[in-house]
Amino acid sequence: MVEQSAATSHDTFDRAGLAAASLPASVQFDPLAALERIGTRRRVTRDTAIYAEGDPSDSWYKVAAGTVRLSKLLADGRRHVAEFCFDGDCFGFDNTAERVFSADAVGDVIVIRYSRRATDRLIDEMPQLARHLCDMVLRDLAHAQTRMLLLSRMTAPERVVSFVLEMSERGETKRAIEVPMSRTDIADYLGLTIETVCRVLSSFKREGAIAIPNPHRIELCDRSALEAVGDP
Amino acid sequence: MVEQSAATSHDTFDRAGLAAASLPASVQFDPLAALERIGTRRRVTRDTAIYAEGDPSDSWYKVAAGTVRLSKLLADGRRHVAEFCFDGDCFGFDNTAERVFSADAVGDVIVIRYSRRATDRLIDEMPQLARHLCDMVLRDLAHAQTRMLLLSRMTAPERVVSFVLEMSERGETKRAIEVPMSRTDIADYLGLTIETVCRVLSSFKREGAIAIPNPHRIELCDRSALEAVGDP
DNA sequence: CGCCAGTTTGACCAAGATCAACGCAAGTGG
DNA sequence: CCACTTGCGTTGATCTTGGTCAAACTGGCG
Repeated sequence: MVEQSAATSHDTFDRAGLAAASLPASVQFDPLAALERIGTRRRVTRDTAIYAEGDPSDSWYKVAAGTVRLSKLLADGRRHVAEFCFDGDCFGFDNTAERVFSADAVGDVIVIRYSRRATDRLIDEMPQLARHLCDMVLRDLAHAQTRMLLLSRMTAPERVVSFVLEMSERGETKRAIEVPMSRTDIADYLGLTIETVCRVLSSFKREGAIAIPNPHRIELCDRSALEAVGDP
Repeated sequence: MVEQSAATSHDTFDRAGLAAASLPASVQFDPLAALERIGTRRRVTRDTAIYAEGDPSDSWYKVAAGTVRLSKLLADGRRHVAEFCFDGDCFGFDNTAERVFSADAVGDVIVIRYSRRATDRLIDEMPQLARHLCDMVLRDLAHAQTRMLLLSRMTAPERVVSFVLEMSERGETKRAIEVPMSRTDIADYLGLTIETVCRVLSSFKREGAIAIPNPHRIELCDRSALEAVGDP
C-alpha cells in the first residue's frame, strides 16, 4: 500500500511549518494549538528510518498514524527495542546532541516533526508549554520505570502478558489486539528471544486464554487468566 | 553512628523553608537560588524511609549527603531497586498522586525537600525553572533507558562491570569505589541474585581486575579488563 | 566467647537461550 | 498457473546461564 514506488528513505512533506516568529494573541494561551503550527507532517513508509542512531538530534516527533519502533543495535548483534509509539505518542524529545536510538516505521506511518529550535522559541513565548512538555517526559519516565521492573524481575510469561495487556489498553477494542510489529520486535522489547515469545503465546493459546487467528492479531478469550499470570 | 537513639522514621528539620510568595528581583533570574529558598533540609538515619510506596506524592528531594535507594517490593517478595541517588541527585520528582517507589536512606543521609506546591508557584514566577526541571527529568529518562538496555540484554558480568564503572564515574577517586549499599541492593538493582553478584565479583578478583579489601570497597586494578567485558 | 547479619562458596536445578527443522503464506519467474 | 524461493512464525531437542538451596566464613558486638 505504498503510493510512490520505492524512494529509499526520505519522504514526503505536506504543509510546510510556519515560522514561529510572532504569533497572534489568539493562540498565545493554547500551547497545543501553537505547537501544531510549528509541526510538519511527514509520511514514512514501512521499515524505513525516521532517524538513525548517531544522527543529530534537532527535533522531536508525534505519531499521527501507524507504529514507530525506537531501537538500538549492539555491536555483537543483540538488539534492544526501547519503545513502541502509537497514534498520539511523542518520541525523540531529548536534549542530547545525537540520537541514542534509531526510530523506524513498523508499518506505514505519519509523524509530525517539531524542530528543537522552533520549540525552544515557542517555550520562550508561552512558558506554560515547558510544563506541558515536562509532564510528557514525566509520563515517559514513569513508563520506563515500569519497564525496568518488568525487565529486571519478571518471568517470560509475565512479560508476555504485560505486553498483551498493555496493547489491549491502548487499542480500540479490548477483546482483541492488533499486533503491527514482528515477533522479533516483541522479543527485543521484552528482553526475550523470538522462540520464547512464540512458545509462551502458544501455551496461552493451548490454555484457552487467547486465540491467534493470524500472527498479527491476538484475541483475549480469558482476560482474568492473563491477569492472574501478570499480577504476582 | 546514630545520634538520636531510635526514632522510627520522622526526623529533624533545620532551616524552615521560606514561603515563596513574592521574591526580591535579585533572585528573579536565578532559578537555582530561588529553589534553595523553598527547600527544607532533613536528616534521615540509616535504613529509615524518606517516603514509602503509596504515600501521597507532594514533594521532591535532592540528596545533600549520603546515598538514597529507590525501590519497590512485589507481592511475592521479589524486590526491584530503581535507582541509587548520590550527592546532588534529585529524586521523587513526578506528578502522580502516590509514590510508586519507596525511598530509603542507605546510610545516614541529608536531603533537601521541595514541596510540589511551592515548586509550582516558583515556576509561575520564573518560567525558566520549568525548562531546568524538564532537563533534569530528561537526564533521568536517558539514564532509565540505559538501564533498560542493561536489564534486557546484558549478561551478569556485563551488568556488574557496568555497575562498577558507573560507581567509579561518580565517585571521588577513579582507582577505587566506595560501595555504601549491600550486595542484596546491588543484585536487586542489576536484576540478579546476591549469589551471582558475589560470584561475578569474585571471578573478577581472581582474574586480578579488581581487589575487594572489604565488602564496601572495590579497587579497580585493571580498568581495561573491566571495560573489555562491558563493551561487547 | 558466641551470636548475628551480611557475604562468600559450592552443588544442583530450571528457565530460557541456542540450534535446527519444519510450516505457511506471499511473492517471483518460467 | 504452478514450481521455487523467501521471510516469518512455530515447534522440538539440547545446552548454558544464572537461580536455588545449603553450608561455611567474616567481622562487629553484647
